Amino acid sequence: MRKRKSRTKYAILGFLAGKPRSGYDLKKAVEKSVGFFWSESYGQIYPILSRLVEDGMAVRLDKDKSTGRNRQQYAITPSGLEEVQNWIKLTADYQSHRNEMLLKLFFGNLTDLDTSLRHLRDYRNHQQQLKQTFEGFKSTLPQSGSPQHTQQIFFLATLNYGIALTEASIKWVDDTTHLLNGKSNDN
Amino acid sequence: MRKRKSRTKYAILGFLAGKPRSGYDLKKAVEKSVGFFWSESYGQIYPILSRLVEDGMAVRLDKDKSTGRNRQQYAITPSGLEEVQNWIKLTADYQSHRNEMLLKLFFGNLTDLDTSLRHLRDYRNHQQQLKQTFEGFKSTLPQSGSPQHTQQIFFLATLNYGIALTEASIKWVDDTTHLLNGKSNDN
DNA sequence: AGCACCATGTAAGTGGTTACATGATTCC
DNA sequence: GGAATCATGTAACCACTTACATGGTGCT
Repeated sequence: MRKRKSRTKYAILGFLAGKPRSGYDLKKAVEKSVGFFWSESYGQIYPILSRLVEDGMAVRLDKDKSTGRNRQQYAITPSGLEEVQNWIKLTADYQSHRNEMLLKLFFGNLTDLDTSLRHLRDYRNHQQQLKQTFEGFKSTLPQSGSPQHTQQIFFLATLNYGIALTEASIKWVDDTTHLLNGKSNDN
Repeated sequence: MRKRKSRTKYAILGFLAGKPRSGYDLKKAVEKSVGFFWSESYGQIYPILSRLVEDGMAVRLDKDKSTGRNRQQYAITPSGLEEVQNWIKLTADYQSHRNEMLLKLFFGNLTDLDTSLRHLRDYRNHQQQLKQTFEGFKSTLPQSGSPQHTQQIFFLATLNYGIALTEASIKWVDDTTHLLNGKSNDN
């Protein structure tokens, strides 16, 4: 008995629970909302949408003739909704992620100091840019107390995660730069 | 022209650069040092070790007869060392990682508040445990100024990363728990 | 004797990306 | 007319994990 660990199915169902969408919409929606901690490719989305229909968890909607575009919308079914909800209640697994930058830094004794410092600098720039993206998103969110508040609060929570972690990364880069430069700060 | 993105090869070479090791040793060494941000499986290690020998980047050492154990040690060659060093100098790529916990939190409107709060609690416990592991490692490191200092400083840097990020995660959990409970803290 | 661990290796499977094919629509 | 984007789909590939097979060694 081998358990499937693909969470693409649940990501799709979760987005369909919001409103009916096409495969193309799903990809865009993932990118624009959870893009910084999740991604999906068409190579996964389209086959899985078909499988969801087979399994009765989604249905194909009639094509909208008002637009000439050849798009196929999918809607979630009660059985599909139940499936995501059950998945959400299961404890998430915390798989550790590979971090190539850290590996290169770890091998710092195989290279010159400038290279390690450059990796830190590049990483800092990247984190800084990410942080600004999150803050940009956050500034577009409606104020607390507004009608959409309950739906948006979870988005806000994930944005806060992004901001908190990028800030910590930036601080770590600065500390580590000093550490490598020999300016000990009693760390 | 398709470029290979396997970094297992470089991880192996990086460890062999320290000292000759067997496939078994490599797995253990990875787990015990960079285990929290890197992993390798035997299914990768053994075939790649053979390939490295074919490519002249590693050599098989004569078996040590002093121990009866049937182990094959591998040593890096100058060409192998050059290969890792070149790789280290290349800019790391920052692929975004999937975070299942955040996805479940993002879909919080599909479940009850208690489930979301439980995810936060579980995540906090996990991060707390990780943090303690890093701190444990850190406490075994020799003091700065000691002979091994230059080799260990990069290990220290990665441990500091682990500590900084877990601390930030824990703080975020606490803030987010308050946020979801409606105790706004002007976030 | 029996168990835990050392040690190597491989086949099959998994989850996912990439590259490509195809064609319609919108906008300049 | 032509570029950008919308839109769907699939075949090939990729990096990696899991499960399994096999046998040696050290210790009690």
